[in-house]
Amino acid sequence: MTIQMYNTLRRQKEAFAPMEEGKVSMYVCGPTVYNYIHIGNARPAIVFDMVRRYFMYRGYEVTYVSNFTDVDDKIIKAAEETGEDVLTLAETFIRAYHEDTKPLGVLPADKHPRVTEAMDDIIVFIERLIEKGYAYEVAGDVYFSTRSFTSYGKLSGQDLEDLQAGARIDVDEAKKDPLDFALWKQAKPGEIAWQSPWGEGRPGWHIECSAMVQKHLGETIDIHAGGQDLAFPHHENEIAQSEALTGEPLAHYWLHNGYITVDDEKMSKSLGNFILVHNIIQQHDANVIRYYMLQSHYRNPINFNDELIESAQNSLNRIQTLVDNIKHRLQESADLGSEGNWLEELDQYRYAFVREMDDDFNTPNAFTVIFDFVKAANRYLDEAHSNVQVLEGMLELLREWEEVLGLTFERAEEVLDEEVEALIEQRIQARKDRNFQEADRIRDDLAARGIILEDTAQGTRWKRG
RNA sequence: GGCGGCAUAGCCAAGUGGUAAGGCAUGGGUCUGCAAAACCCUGAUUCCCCGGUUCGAAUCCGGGUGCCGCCUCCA
Repeated sequence: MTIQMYNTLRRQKEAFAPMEEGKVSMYVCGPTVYNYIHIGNARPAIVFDMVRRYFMYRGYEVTYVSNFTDVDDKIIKAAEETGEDVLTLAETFIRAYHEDTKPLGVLPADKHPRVTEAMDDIIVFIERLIEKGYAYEVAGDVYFSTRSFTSYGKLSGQDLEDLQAGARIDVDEAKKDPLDFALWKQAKPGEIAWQSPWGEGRPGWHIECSAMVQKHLGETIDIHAGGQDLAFPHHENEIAQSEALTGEPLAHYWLHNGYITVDDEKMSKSLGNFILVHNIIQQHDANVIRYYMLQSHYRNPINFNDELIESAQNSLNRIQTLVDNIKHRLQESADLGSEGNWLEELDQYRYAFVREMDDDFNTPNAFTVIFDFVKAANRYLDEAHSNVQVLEGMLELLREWEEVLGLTFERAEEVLDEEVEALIEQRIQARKDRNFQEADRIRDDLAARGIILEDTAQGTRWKRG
């Protein structure tokens, strides 16, 4: 069994073959840190985290690198507006990125390189491109000579001549060809700048990734990923820079996630519909947001609104309730049931999950397997007796899936205060006495405090409502 | 103009040649003192439209319609 994945480079699903047996190197383009991340930034963070976790689950040793663009026009502009220092502002939002993505279940990358920490590498990279004749300097700016890289456009299927025809004419630039793009930009007076052979300036956007991939992962990596919009021009330009320099492929597999719309519209400042993760996780459980994103295939476009999140919450509840119910059964019931075929069946669900995930990380189908399992497990719980080994096997499987998907199925253990505890005891007694009026009164009282009681064959249990 | 994507039940969403998964919501039933949870039953004669290929198509081919993204350092 091999993992199949859709490779943008060849527009088809391909069997994954790592460069080094059992190892995966992955680079995911990270955010430009000039604001809190929005849900559109969260999607690649979440889906490629899932990809990473799945490789780990399948026994691969993954080296996962995701950068922060911490100096760029947008940050400079934002800093001007707030009067803050560029690097301070960037630092603020790098910290915010970690705070916002942690509840979403996104594991920290093995390395989070920053542009400002790779300046020497970037400069050397550019120097070598100039030496090899792929780049040229014009009055303090350095451009990549797009036409000198003959396979330009191979990732996005763009033809140089078509691009030429559609290209906007940049009046004020000194580029030799409209398709050339900046590797190094001369600083305007007063702007943050680094010293280089071409004077004071800062790197263009694309070169940072080429330089940081090489610095942290080497000339060629297994997987390079990012949002669909990055395929052109960002990734195309990365390929041109890196492959022009090394003559080796930058990455064997290119993965791109689909876009998110909000209420069926693109997020944009003019529409005022930017949804920041920072805010949304105050309103909804971050776990639900992640579940929502994984409920659709990572390459498909998805829409975002409150109704959809609510529906996702209900779906996730079903899985979480199963975990509650299994745990309750383990606590309250004696071990009288039989194993039946269950231990074998657990492996079948485990295998079915893997089979779906192997197919281009098909999380929607993986959830189908999970829900099939939920139904079967609930049927088992409906039986009068249960077997401890089976119940524990079920929990173990659910925990595996939690780990792979980065979701939380197991609700946090909570301790009730003594008063509530006492009321529950009183109600249990009232029911024994068949004083249902009193029992219902207590139940309503607790419900008003957000404690929902459920009477089962194995006794009364409670949950937050 | 060039490149690419999407269109499947009220909603979400798989399936890409063999006769429509799964989830949410709805309605009915079982269980329950009543609930809750759970289970059972319930829904697309049909997959945007029109042609074609095929024994057979949501799936392939041709044409059309609608929506969206990129070509503007926006994931």
